[in-house]
Amino acid sequence: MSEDTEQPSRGPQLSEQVAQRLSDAIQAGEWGRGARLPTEAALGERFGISRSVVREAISMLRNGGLVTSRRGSGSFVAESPTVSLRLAIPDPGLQSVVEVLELRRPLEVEAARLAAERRTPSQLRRIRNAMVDIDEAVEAGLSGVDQDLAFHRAIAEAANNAHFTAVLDFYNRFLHHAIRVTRTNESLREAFMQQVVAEHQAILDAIAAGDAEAAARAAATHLAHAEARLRQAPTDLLERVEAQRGSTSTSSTEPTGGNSR
Amino acid sequence: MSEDTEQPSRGPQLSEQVAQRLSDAIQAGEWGRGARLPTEAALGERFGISRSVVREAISMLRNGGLVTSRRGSGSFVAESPTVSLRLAIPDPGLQSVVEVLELRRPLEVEAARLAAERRTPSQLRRIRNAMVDIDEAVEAGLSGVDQDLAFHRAIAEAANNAHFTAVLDFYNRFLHHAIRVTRTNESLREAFMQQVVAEHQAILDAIAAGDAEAAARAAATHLAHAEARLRQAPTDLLERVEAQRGSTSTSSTEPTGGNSR
DNA sequence: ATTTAACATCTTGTCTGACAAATTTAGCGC
DNA sequence: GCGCTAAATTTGTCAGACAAGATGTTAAAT
Repeated sequence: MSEDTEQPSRGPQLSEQVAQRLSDAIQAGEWGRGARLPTEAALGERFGISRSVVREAISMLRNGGLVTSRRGSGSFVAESPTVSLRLAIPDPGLQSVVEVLELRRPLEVEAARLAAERRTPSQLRRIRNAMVDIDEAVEAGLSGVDQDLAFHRAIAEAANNAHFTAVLDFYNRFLHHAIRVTRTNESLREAFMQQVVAEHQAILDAIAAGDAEAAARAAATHLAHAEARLRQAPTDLLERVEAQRGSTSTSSTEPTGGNSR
Repeated sequence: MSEDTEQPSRGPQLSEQVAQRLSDAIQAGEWGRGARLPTEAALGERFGISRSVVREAISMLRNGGLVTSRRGSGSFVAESPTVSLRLAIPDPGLQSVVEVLELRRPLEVEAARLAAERRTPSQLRRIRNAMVDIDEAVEAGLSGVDQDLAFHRAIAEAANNAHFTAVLDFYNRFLHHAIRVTRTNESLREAFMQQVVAEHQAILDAIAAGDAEAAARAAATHLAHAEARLRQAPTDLLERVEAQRGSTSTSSTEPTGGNSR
């Protein structure tokens, strides 16, 4: 008789406990995919808590991609639950950037290899266009960083495996936040640009020829050189994000982020 | 003087809008890292909403890793904001698993290479122990899957780059959810086990010897063979997660058509 | 009988007010 | 200044109410 409610042991965060227990229950299959779970009131009674806490708990699960809620209808177990990878953005430093590049390199190399094997004509065209865009941007006096990223993304897309684009986008977001490249050092750019263009061309040629190993080698070379360039001039390329720490006055000037590929 | 509150345009979800605007404000640097943001009451007045909505919005940001809240103190912008990668777990099918393995392979290969270069003595010892654990588990009649994963994880750890362990763990979670390895087919295991042990031994030897290229080659071989083994006997290794759909009420849902590839 | 429209009911979203718990701040004695 | 206590502040939780949509039922119309 007294076991109507599952006693909530008081602890660090009540709503967190409830979210955990709900998550466990879903994981255990108490409610299958897409099934509607009990109303907030019912859950509140079951766990012996108020509706507020139930709502916060469900909100957590919702943000975790485990449930979805429809107003007037109810909350439902998500059709496709998700796993998530979270990456803290530390105080930007050369070390963390290098570690990420270390991981990204084999991915881009493999993407180039797969792209050489699988690229469709239209995907090949898109890679070519991206290369042209880099030239145009550079000649227009822009940094061309965005176009450079687009070039690499086009290659990843041509690998025809969505996970490559997802992971590479993920780490590009990290790099975008972690690095602030100063207005591109003109002399640096001049010196590097020819080399970068040549390396890009080599990758493109290999992919166009369908030569997987050559594409992989070209990509490996390009990325190794890019990392070397980054290591070589770190003080010019890395800048602490201290504007974030300052006051509210810093107007939203977004210094064109990027790296030196 | 009607501009005291930023008019909330009604839309899909009020709390979501507020969360978005708060996120934007933080992103724009209105409050720097670690700074305390206004009280819930103040934010409610600012946005012209009630405290409930403010709380839900902050809850979203908190679950997104953008803010942290301390009872009695306030809510603060997180010291280290995060970027997140989410991966939906689809109806398990061979295709999605193969795509993930395709991405995991170059990572594990690179991890083996780095491990050969950087492993500490204790890390090498841990890899050895993991290999012994596999044998013991198999001899004890277990599947040894967990121990196999631990072996690969030990290698990733020996690479001394936290991103490798993070990403590989991430995809292992995906695989763990997407695949249901049936009670290991004994005959299959018997046939494969010797080969697997030999391949593991090759990786370990190369890492122990500090031969990076040999380690990479051994890992590549191992993973290629593993994928081949998976392709070869997919029906034995893949199993639909249909227990999830069963229990409560499976009315009005498509009958989960066969995704045979 | 089938379709359509109005209605009642249910569920989540939001509002309001209150109290509890924990932290921060202020005050006070010394 | 330092240590202690008390008050003020702030998030966490509770309770009740209404609004906004969605669902299901009933009645009307053809």
